[in-house]
Amino acid sequence: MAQGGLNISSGSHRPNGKFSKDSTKVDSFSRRQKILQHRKSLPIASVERRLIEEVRNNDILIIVGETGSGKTTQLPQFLFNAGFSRDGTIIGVTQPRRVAAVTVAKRVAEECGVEVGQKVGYSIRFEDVTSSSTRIKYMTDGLLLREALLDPYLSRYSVIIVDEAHERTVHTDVLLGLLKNVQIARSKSFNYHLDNESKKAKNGMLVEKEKDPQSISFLKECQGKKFPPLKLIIMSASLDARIFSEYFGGARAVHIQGRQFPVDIFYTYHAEPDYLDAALITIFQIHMEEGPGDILVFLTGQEEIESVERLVKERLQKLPENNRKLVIFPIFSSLPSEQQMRVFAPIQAGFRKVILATNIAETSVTIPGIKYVIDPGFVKARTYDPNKGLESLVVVPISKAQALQRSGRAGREGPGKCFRLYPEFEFEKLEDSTKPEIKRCNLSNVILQLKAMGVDDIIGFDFIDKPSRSAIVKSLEQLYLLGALTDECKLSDPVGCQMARLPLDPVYSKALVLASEFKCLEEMLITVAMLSVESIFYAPREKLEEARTAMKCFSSPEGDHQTLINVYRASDEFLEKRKLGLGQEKIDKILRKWCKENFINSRSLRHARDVHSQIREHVEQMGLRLESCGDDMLQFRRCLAASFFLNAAIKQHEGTYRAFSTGQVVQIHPSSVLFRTKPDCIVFNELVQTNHKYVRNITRIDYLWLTELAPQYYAMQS
DNA sequence: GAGCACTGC
Repeated sequence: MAQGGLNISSGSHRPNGKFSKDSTKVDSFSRRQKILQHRKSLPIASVERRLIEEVRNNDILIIVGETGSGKTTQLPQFLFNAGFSRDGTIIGVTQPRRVAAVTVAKRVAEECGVEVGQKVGYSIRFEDVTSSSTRIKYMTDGLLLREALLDPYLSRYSVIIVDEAHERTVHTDVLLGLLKNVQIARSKSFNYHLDNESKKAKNGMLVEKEKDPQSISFLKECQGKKFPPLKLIIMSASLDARIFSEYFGGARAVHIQGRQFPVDIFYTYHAEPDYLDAALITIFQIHMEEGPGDILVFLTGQEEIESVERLVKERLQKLPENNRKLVIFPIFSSLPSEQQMRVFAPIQAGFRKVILATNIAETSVTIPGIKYVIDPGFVKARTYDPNKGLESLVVVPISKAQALQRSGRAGREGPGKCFRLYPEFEFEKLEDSTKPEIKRCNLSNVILQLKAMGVDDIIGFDFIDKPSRSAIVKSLEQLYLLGALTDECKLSDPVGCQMARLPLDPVYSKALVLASEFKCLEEMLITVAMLSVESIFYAPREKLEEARTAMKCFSSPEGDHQTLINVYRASDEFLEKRKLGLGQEKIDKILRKWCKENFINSRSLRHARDVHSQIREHVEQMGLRLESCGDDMLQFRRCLAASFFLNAAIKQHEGTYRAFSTGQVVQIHPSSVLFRTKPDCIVFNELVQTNHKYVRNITRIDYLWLTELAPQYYAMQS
């Protein structure tokens, strides 16, 4: 867990007092001493030499590092000191999450006694803190994938460390497949040159003998260029090293001890019919009977969290005054960050925190002070049905690995206890690990990226876990219908190439390409930026009415797309009037205030603005015309219809809709501005199954536009 | 009448 890096810093706490010049010096000296001491005390420190030897002797190494081993912060420094980044090459370390990349890089820069961005830097979307002198670079795995589009051999890197590989995000899985190929190609290019200098005749053999078609395509380009071999290190926190080792042809795996306090696990005797009630009882049992220490409860979503919060508060009122020293903190991703941060603030002495969390607290956020974990054993997970294009959010049992991860949250600072609200035999029945994301998501983007990197045979691509054939075929079909692929299933030029360059869902990339023809690129740019982020509107339960009124100011009778544009433009207008002469921090501050007044999630809007400026640069570079359709909303809606024709639906009796492409019966999501209007024909962006099949982000269109604008699809249908 | 978690040159 990269949070090893996060937690390390809590060990060397710096008092917030004032220092005179001298004491600052002393402080920084003693701080450096402390860092050194800390580094030496990490479990990984004692095996530095051995690890370096292993890396020298093996081009691929699997490292199983338990929580708290220090692998994420220390190994790159060991490699640097051992000379692995000679000749200006870089040691790259990938992380699945932005926060981890940033915090670990900052920590390592401090340990090295340098400014972050110099020898040690990080690069994440929207934020590149590296320079020509950067030798240890932390980054998100998705970002390295994007880099591979420009530099398929990742030629600047001498070592790439893939951290948290056990999480098996789509990005990690695709990256592993790619790195496997890059490594083969680079070592061959190297050997090719060696061979070439002695015996020139040999080079043809290498190509012919190679079985892996991807490597052949890489190798072809590789000829004439010489790359030093690439060292690959896969780091995983779980014990499934076997999977990675087998994938990399029996690669060597080493194990590094962690430093984690023991956590006692308790199970219930019987299955609990109502886990919320069981959680409630357990909270109070711990509160009344156990020693000091905060409680972390894993729940599946906002609704559960809010209802447990209410129940705890009610029950608390029935307790005697001196037993009421319990403070509740909800935390989930869509909660505004100010409210998320509350969980970290110290509370009055003698009080106990109860943190009600979604699985945001499993890996993304590390909350200090947790001694007790309550784990009902469920998670709300997204699954994807490629045939129906249907996403579902369903509550499912967690995996053993997840249960382990959750209980580990109690042992960060001292011995802890974990209460699993199910019997032990139920635990035994759980899956070992969570299904890799690549087996349960829409593959269109992955395929587009691979095609752009010259991987044409997707079904034959060497994934660590192959997605189902039907999922691949379905996505290929979608890309073909969007015009990104030719009849021969190759990336089309220019449309497919343009789409691959944009860091967006392929459907949104296509919408931009079309919008430049429809002369409404300005509007579409705002739309796809807003659609690419989490929900823009924020409606807390207690202020639902106010939030609704606020939303009305922006809402458009045409639909949600125009509504999102209205929000974006309103925020822009508000800023334009005030931002003159203000620094970025002040601008952020007044924008947050505006968001709060208008019940807008400021994190989402901020994100959308970042996406907007990034994509604008891309489309300008691509030479697309950034025009506005002005008041001609008809033009814009026609463009939406042309772009999202695969997601069109027509009204049936009783206000339900039938999706053209799959025939599914769907309903308009209650958050849509068209929820009450129920127009005859719509296009939508998302189809999600919760209690019903809901479509979200909707615009009303004319049915006839579909046959006119997407005849390749609708001529056959009608 | 309702939103798990991440992420992108």
